[in-house]
Amino acid sequence: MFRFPVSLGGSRDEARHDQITPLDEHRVVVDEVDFFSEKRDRVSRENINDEDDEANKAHVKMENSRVEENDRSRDVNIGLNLLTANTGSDESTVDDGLSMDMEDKRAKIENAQLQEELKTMKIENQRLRDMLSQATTNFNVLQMQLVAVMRQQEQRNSSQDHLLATEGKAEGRKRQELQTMVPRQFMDLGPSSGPAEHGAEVSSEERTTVRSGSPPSLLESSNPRENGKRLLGREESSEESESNAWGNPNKVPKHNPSSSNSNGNRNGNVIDQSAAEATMRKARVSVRARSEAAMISDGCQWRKYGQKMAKGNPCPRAYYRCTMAGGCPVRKQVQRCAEDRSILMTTYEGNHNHPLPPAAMAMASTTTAAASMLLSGSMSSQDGLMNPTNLLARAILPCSSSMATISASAPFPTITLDLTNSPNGNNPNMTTNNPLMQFAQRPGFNPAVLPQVVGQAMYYNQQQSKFSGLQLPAQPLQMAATSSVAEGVSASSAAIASDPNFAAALAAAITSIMNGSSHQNNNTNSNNVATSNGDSRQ
DNA sequence: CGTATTTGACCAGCGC
DNA sequence: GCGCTGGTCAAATACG
Repeated sequence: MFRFPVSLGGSRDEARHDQITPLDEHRVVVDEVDFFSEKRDRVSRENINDEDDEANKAHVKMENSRVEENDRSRDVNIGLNLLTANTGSDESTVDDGLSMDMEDKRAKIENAQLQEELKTMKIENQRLRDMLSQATTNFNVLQMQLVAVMRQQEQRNSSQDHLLATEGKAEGRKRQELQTMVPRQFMDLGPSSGPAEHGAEVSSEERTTVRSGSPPSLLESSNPRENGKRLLGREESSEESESNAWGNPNKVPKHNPSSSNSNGNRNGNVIDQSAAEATMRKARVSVRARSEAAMISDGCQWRKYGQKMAKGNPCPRAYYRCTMAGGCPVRKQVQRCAEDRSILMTTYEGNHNHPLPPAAMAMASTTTAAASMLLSGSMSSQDGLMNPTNLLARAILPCSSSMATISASAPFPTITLDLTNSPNGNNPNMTTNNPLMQFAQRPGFNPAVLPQVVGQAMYYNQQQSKFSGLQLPAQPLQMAATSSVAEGVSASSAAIASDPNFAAALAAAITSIMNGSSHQNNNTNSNNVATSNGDSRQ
């Protein structure tokens, strides 16, 4: 379990060893963008040195051989075929020392070679994608194992608190409930999920009692707001039968039988799921990022369906609906910050009911996890968010209070990921001590990268959501905002994966989380997550 | 002409 | 009950 960083890198290396030599151990090659950047570099190098045609020829040949022999000892070769081809053609035109026949002949040969190389690269690209997903899966498994161990520890603590409760201390009893409830939220992976087997130790009756007895404010306060037939609308009424109906919690109980049956959950979880589902549905994930663009690119397609002037903000608020699939209930609001108009506030709500492109998935994992974290906190109480046993909370905690703000107040529980703060932020000590922030503060760091890091760190919860019987589609479901420069998520993932220290930074972040769990750091509780009771209506 | 955006109208919740 | 506000709809408009 604690070998996660090693395992992550190991799995990647293991998957690549058939084609990559150990020399690349310190290089992160999985990312496609990284590949392009290297290619660009090499192209410019070649342009500079293209005086020697023979040398260039040899270079092309060598690259081909690298592809065929999978020899990466000199460079990372992932698919710069087109650029390489361009380079080759440029060389041919530049070189005036050869006859036209020779040039044509050579060009044809090179063309054929490059086409073959292109094929190879495509295959290799696909393979790298598979490896990336495999690494993610391994990460999820490891993190679930971590949660399992943490939960065991928490149950020990819970039993101690339970003794206090039996002594008639109502306060201790309440704390016991919170501590059993919060980790359970993460461990409720369903009956067949191995690491979650510990969840069976808690009776389903207790679970139902705890969850149904959770503060109704989050659920009931939002229900009346969203019971309108309009919210669901004609186009969304059909989707509610197959997935989550956006904004109609009143119909949640109707989903439960199918959801519990389809997921094989016991009857005792019905109320759990309805509550969790309703809360999840209403949970909002807000991302603050600096951007001059009207809307940040997050890999999904959006259609603007409304614009309103919000009170207290001279900037209009735009309403977008996901158009990647008909009836997708996901919507987002985009608004500039009144105080600093360079800051773009993007709020996501709902779950996608369709597969997402890889770029969107990367960001979706972030908001899904954040929403799940919110869900776990809302299922307990405001205090639950501060509970050190909340792994997801601590997954965000390392980002410092300046980056993660949770508002569990009615009508919608909202978590805000603030990507706007610089190293000169409110908590310089904290941020600089945080490996995640250290990574975020690296020169050239793209703010869009951060949610991906966090998203990966919390990705397991997305799996948990699927396992726990929430009516979530088989694909990662939520959206997220990115970047101050409105770059695509693919660019973000490229940037982060191209960083040789990415694995180390991620490992450090996870290690930080794990250490925090074992030390029960109270400071992080008070410092890193800021809860607010402010009006979430903007 | 199909699609996306704009924008005024409408509705529901909430506070006074 | 009334007004304010947030959120959505849908006709009008713009755009490719």
